[in-house]
Amino acid sequence: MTESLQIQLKKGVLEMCVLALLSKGDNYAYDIASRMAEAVGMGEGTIYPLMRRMQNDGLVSTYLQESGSGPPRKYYKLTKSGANALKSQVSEWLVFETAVRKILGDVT
Amino acid sequence: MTESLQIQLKKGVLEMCVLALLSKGDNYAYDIASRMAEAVGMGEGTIYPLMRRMQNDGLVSTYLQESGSGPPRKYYKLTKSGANALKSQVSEWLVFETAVRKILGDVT
DNA sequence: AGAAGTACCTTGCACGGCAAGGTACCGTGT
DNA sequence: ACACGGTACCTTGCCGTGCAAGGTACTTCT
Repeated sequence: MTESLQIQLKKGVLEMCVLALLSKGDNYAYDIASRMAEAVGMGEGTIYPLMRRMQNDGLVSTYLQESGSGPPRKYYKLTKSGANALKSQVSEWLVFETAVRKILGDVT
Repeated sequence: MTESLQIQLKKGVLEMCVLALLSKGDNYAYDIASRMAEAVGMGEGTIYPLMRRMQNDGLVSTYLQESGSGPPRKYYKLTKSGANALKSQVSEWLVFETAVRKILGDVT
């Protein structure tokens, strides 16, 4: 039960969020970074290593597409295994969130 | 608004939880570690550096107390500034949690 | 005496987020 | 024609932190 996934949650939140965004439609790193920057204050320098890692892990695949406003965009698309990862990470997150809330208790 | 605190949240969760535990009564590291290990899978090796950091930051103070079952226990006690830190970290956490939930959206 | 449990702490590793810097392409203004 | 600002890509180097593993010391139980 005390899987390493559980332990990795703190690091895994960003990955999970990116997976969640991609589950709603293909997207490219720069736009993902902008959304995440607004939402949770993620820096742009974070996204590219993250995306590469996810690609290496087989969670996403990529394709290029012209944009007409700058260099061609590299779109990322969820793979099946990415979708599975999303599902399991979300449930891990919920467990974690619950545990934290329990610890916080009436402090909140 | 995009304070570094926001960014630090992922690292700050453990600290916040420890502060929350201490807000319910003084405690010693070994016991805190046990509770946290059960709750969120924290390792024992994590707690001691963390407690020292918190002490350096003035969030906690310490006193020794004999235990009759092993070496004397080093109890930690929340300082005023620790209580303030707890309050602000909890509100940061709630913001973060909300942001994540928003991103997850109907994926959940 | 030895083992097991409590409680303290340190060291070395690995990973990931960040700031800063760098490249290249495009449209608009002068 | 040229410079500028925006879009979009990516890399490098640093630092913090969580972890596993190892180490010390005291007490109780067998």
